[in-house]
Amino acid sequence: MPHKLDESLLISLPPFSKLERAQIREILDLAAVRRFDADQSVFTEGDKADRFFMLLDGYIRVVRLTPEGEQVISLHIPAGQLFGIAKAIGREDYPATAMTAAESIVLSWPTRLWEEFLGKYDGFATETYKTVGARVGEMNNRIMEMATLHVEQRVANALLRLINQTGKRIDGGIEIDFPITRQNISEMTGTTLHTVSRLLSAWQKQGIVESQRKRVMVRDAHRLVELSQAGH
Amino acid sequence: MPHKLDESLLISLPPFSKLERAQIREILDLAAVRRFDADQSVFTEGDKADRFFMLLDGYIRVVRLTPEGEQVISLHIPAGQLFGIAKAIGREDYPATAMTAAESIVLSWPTRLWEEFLGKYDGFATETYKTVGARVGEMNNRIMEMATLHVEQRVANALLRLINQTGKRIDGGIEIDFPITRQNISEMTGTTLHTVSRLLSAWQKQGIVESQRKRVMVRDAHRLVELSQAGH
DNA sequence: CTTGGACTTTGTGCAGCCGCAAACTTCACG
DNA sequence: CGTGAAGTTTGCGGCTGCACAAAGTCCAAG
Repeated sequence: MPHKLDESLLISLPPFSKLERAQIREILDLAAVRRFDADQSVFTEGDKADRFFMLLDGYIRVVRLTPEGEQVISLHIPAGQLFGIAKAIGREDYPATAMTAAESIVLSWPTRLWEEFLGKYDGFATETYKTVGARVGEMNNRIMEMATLHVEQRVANALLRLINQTGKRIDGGIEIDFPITRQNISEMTGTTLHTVSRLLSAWQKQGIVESQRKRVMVRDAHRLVELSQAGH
Repeated sequence: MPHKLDESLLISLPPFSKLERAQIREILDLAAVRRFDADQSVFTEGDKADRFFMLLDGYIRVVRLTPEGEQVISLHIPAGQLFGIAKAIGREDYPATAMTAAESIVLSWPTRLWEEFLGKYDGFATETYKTVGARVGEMNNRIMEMATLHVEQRVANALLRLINQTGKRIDGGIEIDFPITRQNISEMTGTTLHTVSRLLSAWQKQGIVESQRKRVMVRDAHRLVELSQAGH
């Protein structure tokens, strides 16, 4: 049994922000807490959706596998958001796999509580549907990007999205604060790790980014924005 | 004021299938009916979502516009489905534009009735969230496709999806039963109309498809399936 | 310190797809 | 029946991004 969790963990997060302390206490008492190392799977595509989740700390990568075994990263989820909410889109199973991108702390509740939360807690329904809406929007943007932009622009966009979502300011720029490989970036942009490697090398020479193994830092976000829009 | 609509129009459609005749009467009496010619916009991206819709007959194309003015088709909606249900994903405005792909008949209700329908009509909530889930699934598949498949495979897939959704058996094969241009297909697959034209020509020579202006018919769906999967 | 595995870099050649352009066909409309 | 607009076909050249391959670098574990 884990330690008792403090109410302040949830009170500032949108799906719970309108609730009383006592209600948050109830919710926390029903939650299971679990810590994951990086690169563990939280749930797997096709599994029966028997729980839903809240990411307290860390990062989640939502991935799908093609029939040929290639991975496609469809989404990154930052701390403070619900995920695995299959019930919100009328599904009985998880439509994708959730992996931790870094060490993470995850709360979860049995799915049977979903309806209860929706009915009982003010603002929970609205906020979770907003989350769904935001994700739909992101997916839509991904589709547009892949349909109309070139590889270089897509990679630039992916980096910009990552530093917006999860960027950490450091001395000479902004760093993506979880481990990310060229392979990962290629899975986000629908290209090969080779091409990503070449692009990052080229950008590094121009002083736009700086990267080591599993680390990427953006020195000149402005230039990157230009690259991401450049008329083909 | 339009004619009175018959209850049988809705009774077999999922979101309403669990309702009494009298309830369907209520719903119909609140609805506005409208006929659209092909290629009319029903609502536009960014507009305040003041109504939600049910497509009684015809086809809807959901499109988005890039900053450069290129269109991307993100979804086709067949008759019998709700659309423009921004509220279901917590949005106040429409995230995309809906165009008619063929002559269509559309019911609509003011958005303020959305909450009422959800609460009052059994099964309405569940079914609409399933619709959302199905659309999310489709979008996800699109992303996977664009990330991993080649143009030829994507076009094959797009045709297969179209004949599955909207195929009409005719003498020597299955025909897409609304007008569709190479341009449209290119907007669905993220390529150019030239490439689509070339592919269709090649397939026509092999007897896989047959197409005229704004019409496509698939003669040999099996071969198309092979093409859509062929390990590059 | 050594070894193996994971990750990254770089090079080379090829082809798939796009851009551009021009001609052709079909259809709607007057 | 003529005219124009919309949709389609086709050719050609070029470049981007992929496949394949090999070697280099970093890191963890023994």
